[in-house]
Amino acid sequence: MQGHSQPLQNSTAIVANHTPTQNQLLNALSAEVQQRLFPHLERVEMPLGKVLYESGDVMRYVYFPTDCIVSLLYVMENGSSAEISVVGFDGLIGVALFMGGESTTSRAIVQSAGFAYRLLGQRLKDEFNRHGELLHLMLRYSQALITQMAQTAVCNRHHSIEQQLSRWLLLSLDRLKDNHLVMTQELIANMLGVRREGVTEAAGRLHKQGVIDYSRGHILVTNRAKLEQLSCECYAVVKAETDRLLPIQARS
Amino acid sequence: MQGHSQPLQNSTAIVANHTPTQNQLLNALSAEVQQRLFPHLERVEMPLGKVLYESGDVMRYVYFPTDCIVSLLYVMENGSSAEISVVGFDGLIGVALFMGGESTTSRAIVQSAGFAYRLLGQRLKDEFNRHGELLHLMLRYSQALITQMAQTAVCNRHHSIEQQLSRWLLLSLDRLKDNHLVMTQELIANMLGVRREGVTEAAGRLHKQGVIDYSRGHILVTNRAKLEQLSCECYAVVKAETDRLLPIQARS
DNA sequence: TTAACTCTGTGCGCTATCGTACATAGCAGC
DNA sequence: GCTGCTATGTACGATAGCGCACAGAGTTAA
Repeated sequence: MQGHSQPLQNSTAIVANHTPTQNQLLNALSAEVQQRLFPHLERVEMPLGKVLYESGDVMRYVYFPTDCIVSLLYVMENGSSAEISVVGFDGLIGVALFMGGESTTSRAIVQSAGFAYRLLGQRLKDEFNRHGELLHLMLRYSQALITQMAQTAVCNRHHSIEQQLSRWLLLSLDRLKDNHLVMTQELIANMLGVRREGVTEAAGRLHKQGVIDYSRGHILVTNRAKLEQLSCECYAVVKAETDRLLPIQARS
Repeated sequence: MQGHSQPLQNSTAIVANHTPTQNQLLNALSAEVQQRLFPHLERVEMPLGKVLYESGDVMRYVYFPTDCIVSLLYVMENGSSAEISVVGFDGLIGVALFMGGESTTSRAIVQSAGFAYRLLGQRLKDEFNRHGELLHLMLRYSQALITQMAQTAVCNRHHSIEQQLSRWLLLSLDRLKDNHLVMTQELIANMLGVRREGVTEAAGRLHKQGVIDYSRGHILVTNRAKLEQLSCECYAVVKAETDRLLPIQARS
């Protein structure tokens, strides 16, 4: 294989007629909205490896790629990582801006060099902020849900069944009134996407460590603090982000 | 462990003063919006195992749980599954309704029995539909992104490195102009959250099967059709859903 | 040309998880 | 109390992926 010394040089031919409509989302807008929005777009270069934002950063811009690819990457505490999503000319980077969360728990990094148009986040928000309270609440919740999904993906990749079971128990507990769950190991296995036997073993270990009691479809968490220790970071990340996005009064 | 013969019986004590505000999202709304919305809410029982919607179903209602838990579950072609997300009194089921997609690729199933309030989807949409075209486009894109994340989670759980590499190559290819990627195996490994050696081995197998050529940071896909065969269902699912949600003209 | 560096290939022992099979234990209904 | 069903426990070989170590191949710079 040869002849790829300058793989992106063909893009120079395209530069001449670069236009925002090379991004599918921008292209899908009506002429009216395009006329209102396009004057505020700024064409920017997207070199390989450029970080658009880090986990927790408040975003200033949304980016509409034309011929680059950007990865949404989750980086764990120990440094290992997993890609959550890929964005190209078909999408945009920065949904958190109009979702209302302002930041996310992932990093956005350019995976294939090229160009994009960026738009000051405030412009986009201005476009939305006329709208109702209900909408904004729903959007913020959606972002929390997205965070949970992203973390599930990471957890599936990197953590042991015991850690995932701990995370799962905590997530369920947070949505119940007491420390008692009605749930068979078989069903938990379906949820986690693992064998039932794997759950049996992990539950046995949690029991030996004095964290849970259980019997035929009933699970009682007896030491929640320790369960949180045994869980991976995923639980805490999701909880913190959910609390940030939806700072509602404490659970009753 | 005993004394759990009727685990949910304590909820009977709560039934007396059931109110929509037991759901955090509904509770977070202003009195004004609550007054407009609450008359349309209908309290419904959520028995264990009840399926609120299947993958692809058009949703009629959004559900606001008060004391039940609902799992968003992705079911694969071979029947195995993985939970994508959990929803309780902190959230709602049916974001696709206001996202604009009407349906999702996951199943919603009651994991812990209880109650919820439901709202006819059209009511919610009426509340949103006054708003702009840009908003709706952004929301639909967000749903496509959510689909991709959910599928990443499933893929991480169930599929081999070779399948995931195939999926990843296809996702990248769709966002480029030719069949040529500039990407080291090391970086791909970071993206997939696996060892670099694992990528080397999988890439070697793809090469032996005549699907790709590669050399030091360059990958050329020579047989895309076969690559799609070798990929897991995840690629096709994401592509189909993205095309459904954002039916924009074919890539140039 | 040589040196330094980066990327890729390969081997090896280790571990978690899988697939399968079967044994036991708790609960429900007759 | 017996029967049958469902949930849980356990064992065992197979395997995918890991961590590590190092070799070779390609690329860049001196």
